[in-house]
Amino acid sequence: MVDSTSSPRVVTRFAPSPTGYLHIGGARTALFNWLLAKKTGGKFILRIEDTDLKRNTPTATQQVIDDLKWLGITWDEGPEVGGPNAPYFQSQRRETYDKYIKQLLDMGRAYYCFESTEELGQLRGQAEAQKKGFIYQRPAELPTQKDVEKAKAEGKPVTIRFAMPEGTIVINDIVRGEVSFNTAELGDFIIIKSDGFPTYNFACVIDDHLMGITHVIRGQEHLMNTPGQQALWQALGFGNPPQYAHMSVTISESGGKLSKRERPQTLRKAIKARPEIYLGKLADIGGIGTDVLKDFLAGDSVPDVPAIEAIAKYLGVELPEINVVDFFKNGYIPEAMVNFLALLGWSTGDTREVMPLQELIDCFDITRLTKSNSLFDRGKLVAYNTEHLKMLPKEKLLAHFKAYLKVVDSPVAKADNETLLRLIKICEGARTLADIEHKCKFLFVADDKIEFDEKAVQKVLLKDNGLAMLKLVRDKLAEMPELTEQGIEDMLRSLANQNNVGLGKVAQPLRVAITGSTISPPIFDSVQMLGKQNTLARIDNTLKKFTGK
RNA sequence: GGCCCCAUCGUCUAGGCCGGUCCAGGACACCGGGUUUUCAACCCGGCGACAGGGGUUCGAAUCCCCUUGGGGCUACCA
Repeated sequence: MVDSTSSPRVVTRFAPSPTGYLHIGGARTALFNWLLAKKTGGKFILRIEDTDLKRNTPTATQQVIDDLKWLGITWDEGPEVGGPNAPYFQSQRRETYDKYIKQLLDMGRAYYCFESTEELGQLRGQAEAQKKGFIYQRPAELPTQKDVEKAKAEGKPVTIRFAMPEGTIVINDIVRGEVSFNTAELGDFIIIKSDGFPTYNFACVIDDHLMGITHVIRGQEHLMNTPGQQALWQALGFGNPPQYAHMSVTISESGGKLSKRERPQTLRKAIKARPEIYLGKLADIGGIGTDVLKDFLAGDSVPDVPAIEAIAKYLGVELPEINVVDFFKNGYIPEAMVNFLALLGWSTGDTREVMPLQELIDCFDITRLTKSNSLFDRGKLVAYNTEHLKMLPKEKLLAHFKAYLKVVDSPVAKADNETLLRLIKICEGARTLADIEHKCKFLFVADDKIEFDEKAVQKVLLKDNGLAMLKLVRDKLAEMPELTEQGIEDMLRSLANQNNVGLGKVAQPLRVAITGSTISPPIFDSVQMLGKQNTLARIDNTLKKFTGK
C-alpha cells in the first residue's frame, strides 16, 4: 500500500458517476489526472462514484470505460483491472464508510437529522424569501440513539450530517493559490443519505485517503466542496489532504458550462420551432410514447439517447457534440481530441500546440493550468483533427477509420484493408474521417443508386456543354483496354487540349456523372477505383437521365 | 440574494510571481491573393487584444483598490 514516508509517488484518480456517456468535460478532467500520473511515473485510478441509485444507469459504467479506452486513457487500478484497493465501485464499499461514520458519530463530529426533503425545502424557501443563503441550524443538543429509534418508528427519514468546525478553512490550490472560507457560511452538510448511502462529499474523502490519492485535479465547480472535504479529512485524522488543483471550467459556445443537457435542449428548441410537425410521428420515430415526447417538450423529462438521436436525424437537426462518442461518431480521432482537450486550460509555455500524446506527457506541467474559463471552440478542434490525420501512422489511421465506419454503419465498411488504406491516401488533407467517408461512399453504392446534387447538375452538366463533353469522355474511355490512373489522366488532358479548355471542364462532368456531386477524391483515382464497367454504366445513366437518350 | 473564482486579438493562449527588452508573440477562425481536376490540403499577405476607472512608480498588460462583465456553487447530484 501507499507509504507516505518514502518517496511520495503521485497517485491521481478519475471518479465519474455513471450517469451516461462520458462527456467532454469529464474527459478533460480524466486526461489531466492521467497526464500528471504519466508524467511523474505515478499511478492513475479509476473509481466509480455510484452512490446515487436514482441517477445511475445500468450501462453507463461500460460506456464511460469504452470512451476512456477510445481516448487512450488507461488506468492502473479500477474496474476490469482490479487492484489492492478494490472494490472500485463506491456502492460496494458501504462497510468501509460505515466504519468511519461510526467514528465521527462517537466523536460527536457527526449527528443524526430527521427532516424530510419537504421540510428542508420549506426552510430553504424561507431563507430565500429573506434573501439569505440557507444554512442548516445545528440543534443545541444532538439527537441520541433513542431519538433515532423513535424517528425510525415514526417513519421519518434519517440522515447524518457532519458538524463543521467553526472558523476559517484555507485551501491551498495549485491553480487558485490560497482560497479561504468561513465555515459558518458553509453549514453542516449531509454525509449519509436516508437510504444509507454516503454522499459524494463523504465517500470521496474516505476513498481518496484509503487509495492514497496525492493530487486531485477537478473542475472549479468542486471548489466550494473542498473546505468541507478538507474539514472531514482533518476530523478523521487522515493527515495531509491531497493537493487540489481546481481547473477552469469549459464553457459552451452557447454560454454556460458545457453540459450534456445541451443536446436534448437543442432538439426541444428545434421541435418547438416547427409547430406543424405531428408529434405522434416524432414519437414513433423515437420509439417512445407521445406522452413521453410531450413531457420532454414541457421540459419535465428527457427521453433516452437513441430516441433523441433518431428524432434529430429525422428532423435534420444537428445536435451539438457533447459526449466523447458524439465526436467519435462525427469522425474525430482520439489523438486530436486529447491534444485539443489538453490545450483547453493548459499550455506548454512555448508555441508548441499540435503534438503526439507522448510529447504531451513529456511536457505536461500541472502548475501551468490556466485560471480562467475557456470556450470549447469546435473550429479549432477540426483544425487539430486535420493535423493529426496527417501525422498519424497509416496503420493507426486505418484502425480508427474502420471503427468509425462500423459505428456509423457505412457501406464503405465493406472495403478491404488495402482499399481502405488507398482511400485514406487519396483523401489526404481531409478534416475528419466523416469527410473521407462522404467522399468515397460513391464507390460502394449501386450504379443506379447515385443521388445527384441539384446544384452540381445545374452548374456542371447543364452548362457549358457539360453533357456533350461527358459523351466525348465516355467514348474515349470505352476505347481504353485497361484503366490506369496515368492512362485516364493522359486521356482527359489530351481531350481538354483538343477542345481548348481547362482540365476542369472535362473532369467535372465526369465527376458528377460517377459520384453525383462535385466533391470526390482526385478524379483519376476515382475512375480507376470504380472501374471501367461501372464508370461507363454511370455515364450512360447520367446521359440518359439528363438528355433523354 | 449569499459565498467563491476569473478578466490579453472573435476563440485558445504566451507574457504577469521577478514592472522597462511588449506601440504585446503564436495558433485557430476570418478577409485578400496564389496553387489547383472538385472539396480539402498547401503557400503568401492582412485584420485583430492588455474591460473601465483610480492609485503605487521615473516607468504598469504586469503590483494594489474600486466598478463593470463573465463563470461556478448555493441538493438526502456528483
